[in-house]
Amino acid sequence: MADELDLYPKTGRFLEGRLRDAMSEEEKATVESLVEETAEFESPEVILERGVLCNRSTMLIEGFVLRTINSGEKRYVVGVQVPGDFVDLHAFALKRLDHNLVTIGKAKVGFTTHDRIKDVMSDNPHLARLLWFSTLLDAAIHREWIMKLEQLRAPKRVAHVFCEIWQRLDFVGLGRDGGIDTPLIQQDLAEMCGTTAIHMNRALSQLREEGLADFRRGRIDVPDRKRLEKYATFDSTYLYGEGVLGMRGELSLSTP
Amino acid sequence: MADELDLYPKTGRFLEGRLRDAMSEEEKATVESLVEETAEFESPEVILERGVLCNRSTMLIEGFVLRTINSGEKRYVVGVQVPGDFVDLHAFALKRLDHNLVTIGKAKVGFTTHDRIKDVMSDNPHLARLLWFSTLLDAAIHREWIMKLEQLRAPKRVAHVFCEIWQRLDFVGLGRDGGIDTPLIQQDLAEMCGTTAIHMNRALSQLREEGLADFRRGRIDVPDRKRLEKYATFDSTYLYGEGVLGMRGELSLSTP
DNA sequence: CGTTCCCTTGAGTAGTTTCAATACTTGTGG
DNA sequence: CCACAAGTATTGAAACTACTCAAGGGAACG
Repeated sequence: MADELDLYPKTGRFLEGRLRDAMSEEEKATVESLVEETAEFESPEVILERGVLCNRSTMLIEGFVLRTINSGEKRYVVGVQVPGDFVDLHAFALKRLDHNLVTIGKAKVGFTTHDRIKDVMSDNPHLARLLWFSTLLDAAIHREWIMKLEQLRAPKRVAHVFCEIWQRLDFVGLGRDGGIDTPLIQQDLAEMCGTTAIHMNRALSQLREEGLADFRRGRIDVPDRKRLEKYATFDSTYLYGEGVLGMRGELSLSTP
Repeated sequence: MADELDLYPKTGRFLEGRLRDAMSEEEKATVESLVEETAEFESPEVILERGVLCNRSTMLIEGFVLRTINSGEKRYVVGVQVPGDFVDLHAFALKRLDHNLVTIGKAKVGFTTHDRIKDVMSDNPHLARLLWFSTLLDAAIHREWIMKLEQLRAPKRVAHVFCEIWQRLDFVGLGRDGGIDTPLIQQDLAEMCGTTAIHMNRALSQLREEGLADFRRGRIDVPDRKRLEKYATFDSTYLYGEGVLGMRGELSLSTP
């Protein structure tokens, strides 16, 4: 993992833990070369706004990004992205997004033009398929969010969010024993779970009282991960991690 | 529209109202040729089950299909598809789906092998991009569902579902004045909106009392469409209809 | 003409929102 | 170093929304 970041400092986390092994070194180099310019953000800033025409896409290198939609004075979070995510690759085909991309906390991103992606589409169908795959991962996560919003109440919803982010950070080597560190605040969690910040606070208190998870200003400590996952009915298959759905055998070209 | 179905009986509705105009006649013919075998279903049947390895994709020709996820004895609906939708095109890149595809009512579908799609990926980058686009439409719809689950209560949720399905049926020429006809039952609507069937029934009663929409065994009558859309805070831009986000000018190759 | 599926209604309980008020934390300037 | 401000987190009480359990009504199909 450290090797990947040495070799590919800007895109070394892309699809790590998922289908990165299906990429040849040449393809990894191609992806790395796609990202020309980088930018760093402090505190909440809008990377890309809903409806704005756009001809480049963004690789998240460090930090967190939220997908948000505003409606009637309020903001709703419809997705969260972690390092290694090609956060608006779908803008290549959509041209204008239906949602906003906003950073929270410090973040570092890289940009690539759609012209360069277009070249990849023409020259390397295998890599094109992997790029497509990465956008479909987001869709799979969206579906799980829908399901969990339908199924769970606030305490389990936020517990599920914790489990998902932890697993995704694990994929890219950013996990930590006993929990995770995020730039999230309770208001963000509320907007992800479709509740008010006040109710989210009570939900978090409940998780704390029951010894499931302790959220304190972005730092999430979990005494017993398995227990939290069971509580949240978290099943990671929808994240298409290596081996989970037999993905590795399907698209893999080379073994590490 | 009728012309499209005469020329392309199995895929004439694909991307109709969205980017179908961006396809050349040759590309439309290519898509039509992708679908070799067709099948018809009566009443609820599973087209594709979560986790099952699969090497073909499904075009919905007639009828409705639900995307469902089962968890703890219950079923949750995370998406609905209408004629013209390439319902599991994403299985081409994912290989196994994270959800089930089930028909409701009568449905007719066409199948295409992933080998054939692979050829398109290599031979026609422009068409590949349109196929990609169509899977991203689903993701955009997922995001709107998340947002509406977070934002709205049961009566407005189901009103929003009505508005969306109506708009999507309009795209493919299946709208009707004063409402729509679907094979949906109240239980399905409940599973889409994350409520119980009993509560959905009360929500529907409320819409009926307020003269917003009258749901009766799949038939939905709406006295005033604009009023319903306003009530549900329905904004169709996320469906990427022609012209709405200036799509037509962006990817279009020919004008009709 | 009865079974089955679908829809409807009532009453009590649990979960969530709103409004209002109070603390804690962090960073900034005096 | 302290005081203050801004952002973040916490608590209480009343009103609303949704769920569960239980029972009954209606339409379609054989």
